[in-house]
Amino acid sequence: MSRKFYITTPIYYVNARPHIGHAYTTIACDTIARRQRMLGADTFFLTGTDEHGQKIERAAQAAGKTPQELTNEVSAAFRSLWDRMGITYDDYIRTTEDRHKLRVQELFRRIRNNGYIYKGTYTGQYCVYDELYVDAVGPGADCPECGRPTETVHEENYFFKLSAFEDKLLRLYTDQPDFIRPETRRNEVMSFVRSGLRDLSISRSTFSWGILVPDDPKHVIYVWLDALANYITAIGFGSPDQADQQKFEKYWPADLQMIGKEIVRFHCVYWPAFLMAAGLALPHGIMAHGWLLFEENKMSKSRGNIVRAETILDVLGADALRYFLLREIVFGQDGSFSFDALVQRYNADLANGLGNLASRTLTMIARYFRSEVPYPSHTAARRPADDAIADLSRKTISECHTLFDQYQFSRALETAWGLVAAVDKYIVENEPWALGEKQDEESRARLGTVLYTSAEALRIVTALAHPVIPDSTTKIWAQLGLGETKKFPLSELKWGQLHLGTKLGNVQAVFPRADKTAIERMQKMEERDASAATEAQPAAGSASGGTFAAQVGGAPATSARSAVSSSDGKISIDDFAKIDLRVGQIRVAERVKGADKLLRLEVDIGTEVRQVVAGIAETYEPDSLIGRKVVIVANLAPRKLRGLESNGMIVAASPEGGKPVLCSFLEDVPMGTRLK
RNA sequence: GGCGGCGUAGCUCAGGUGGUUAGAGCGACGGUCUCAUAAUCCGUAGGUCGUUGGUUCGAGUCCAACCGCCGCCA
Repeated sequence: MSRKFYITTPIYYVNARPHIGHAYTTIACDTIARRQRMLGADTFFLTGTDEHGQKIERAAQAAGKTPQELTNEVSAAFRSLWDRMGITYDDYIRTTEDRHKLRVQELFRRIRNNGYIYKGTYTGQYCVYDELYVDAVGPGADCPECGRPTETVHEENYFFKLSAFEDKLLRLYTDQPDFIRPETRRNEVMSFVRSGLRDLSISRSTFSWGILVPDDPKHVIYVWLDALANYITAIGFGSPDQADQQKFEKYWPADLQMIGKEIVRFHCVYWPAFLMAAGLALPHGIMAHGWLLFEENKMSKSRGNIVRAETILDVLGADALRYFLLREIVFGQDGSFSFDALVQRYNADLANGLGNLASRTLTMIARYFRSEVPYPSHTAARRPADDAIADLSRKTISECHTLFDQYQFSRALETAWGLVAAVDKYIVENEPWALGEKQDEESRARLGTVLYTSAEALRIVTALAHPVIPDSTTKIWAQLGLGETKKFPLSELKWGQLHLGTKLGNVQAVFPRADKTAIERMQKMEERDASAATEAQPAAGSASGGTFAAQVGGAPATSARSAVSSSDGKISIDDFAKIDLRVGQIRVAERVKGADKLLRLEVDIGTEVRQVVAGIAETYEPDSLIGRKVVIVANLAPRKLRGLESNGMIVAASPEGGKPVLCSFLEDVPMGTRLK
């Protein structure tokens, strides 16, 4: 019996189409799963979609679809992206599948029978967006989480006795320090639990798009209980079928559950409590990664700065995206994505680095040894430099294993690429092309040794990198004349396994250099997609997700989305005339609750008074702004920020990394004056 | 407000339990080879290690305060 390894991604909520943020999580898990398989583990890799809840119900209604139609579409979009990216998931669970629904009900029964569920009444505010009861605020208040209006509800609900698990959870975090990683997330969770746990409402009766509570069909089960349960329902928990039960016995508990940092509480507090209440084993570890930011800002649909994975796949391929995300970002921390950095990494590390090393090494073996791996001399023609490469290879193998085991992808890759650099240097110093000119025996032996050493190091880097860049490493292995990379037993990787006389395959560039147009092409594709999306669904805001950020006046982030009229970036006078810039006077200014950077302003532009939400709270005190004359973009489409409609945008200078400064006039100008 | 974290070269980051001239990669600049994907290789770039105090023979590395950024507080 081989060791098993069960790994899960979060199941993605179908309120948004997949983007590279989702891809990031999935790629990390796929890399881990591929590596575990190479290490010989009986690996099970689960992903899927989370499809219930009021938010989906309403989004479907707005789109004139049934919830099932909507979720079918979006779930399929996720699945086809994973397929296109070659994600090696073993099962794809959807929470609207019967197998899931029945087993969630079984879980509910189990917890209820164990005495951890009771019926009670809840009166208070509810945030539909977050699917959350917000106790801290009164009627009419906005959600402290997302700033959207809350609704007052009176509900008879089922409650989960979360309060009973306070001590057990704290003991868990203490006894098993690796249960939550990285440590900063663990600290947060511990302080949260220490501050006391209240019982959790785990049913809803105000909407119906969910799983019915067993024996009480007026209620549906809380979406988080529903969603979290996927990790066990997918592998057979609660199924009457014998084979399913065996599967569950075999794979549960999960070895690693990967999540994003925004859902830490659900996975590190509620989830283990649910499992304890049901008498089930707990996962070995939960790892929370950071957010993928787009040029400094959180990527989210409402900000209009989403980058689709497809764009990158089309231009550079899946391996480029995989390598970039895992090499560039310190796993666990937030990371920044930009097309610039992507192409930079691709060219430097993949094209110039690994790709070029493969190319030069293999080409020379083809030329000087008729495509057969030469014999490395152990005698007269051997030099210390050859052994140095062998030693470094051994060291690289062991360090890479350690770092990958700790999910330190960026450092693991950095280490592996250190070997690439060393071999490049070794080749230059030993000048195989010069040796190839000579026919004497000594030179011949030397040449064989140098090329063997290079090819063998190349093989080792390729094997180590395979879980990260599976497509290209498979090609390189084929060119090296080796078998299936993914079946190579990684734990047995060592120096000297490349056999004398191995016949090379056809040598071909694996990572063609990306030229300057690559960035442009990707940006154009994103723009086209953005405008298509806008036309298709003008009211996309309703169910959009994510954190609103401070933008002066709430304009969409400057990003790949900003439209450019002509190819050289210049606009005509007519284009400029479309922008209605006017002088206005601030009448009212106040802070927006729950937002550090936003002010709500009422601006008099002569003909009317506009409400504008502006991200200038860091620079200006509200009172200091009253009566001040400012420039406003008067014909900007209205946009909601923190639940407040913003009608226009205040013009400000926004220095890179600095705080915005309002545009103003030295002379007095009447309100309503147009700028042109 | 409470708790926690971060602030090191243009950029992204390393720098266990304090100890020689503070490191790497990328970018930039200059040079080199020619097997290779105008790739490789070599050299250069001198950053008050957020600020100010303190502990110490000696502090990015410990302590305090402050400034800035961020996360969690259902």
